Amino acid sequence: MKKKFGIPSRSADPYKQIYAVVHCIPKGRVATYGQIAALLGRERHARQVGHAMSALPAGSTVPWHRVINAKGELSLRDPYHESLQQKLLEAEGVVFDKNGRISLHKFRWEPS
DNA sequence: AATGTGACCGCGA
DNA sequence: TTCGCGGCCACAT
Repeated sequence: MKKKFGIPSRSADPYKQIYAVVHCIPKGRVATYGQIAALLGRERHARQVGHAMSALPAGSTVPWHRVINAKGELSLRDPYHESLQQKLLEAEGVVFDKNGRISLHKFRWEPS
């Protein structure tokens, strides 16, 4: 076989890993980009997670709205999506404080 | 191929 | 507490 079946991880595969982790976030809980990256062994590659979310198709089953930044705030580029994210989180019981921040101390997902 | 930007994070002032 | 800077990697042009 000329083609090696051992495809290098970079391509669409790592994104699947990210999506898998995000999909594991329980309802009513949130996780940070860095946290997800850390679960994949890429603690300093939080940005990659953000790009993965950005590349997420509209009809995806991945609960991308449960992913926030380390400050407990929404960091989306598009205000429309940001608003939608807040709405979805509130619908799951996540509470935003007056500054629009989430209490990570309470809602942070703790993987075992 | 090189450069710039990005749904970020951590630290220092 | 907030603001600024550097660092890490992937993607788009």
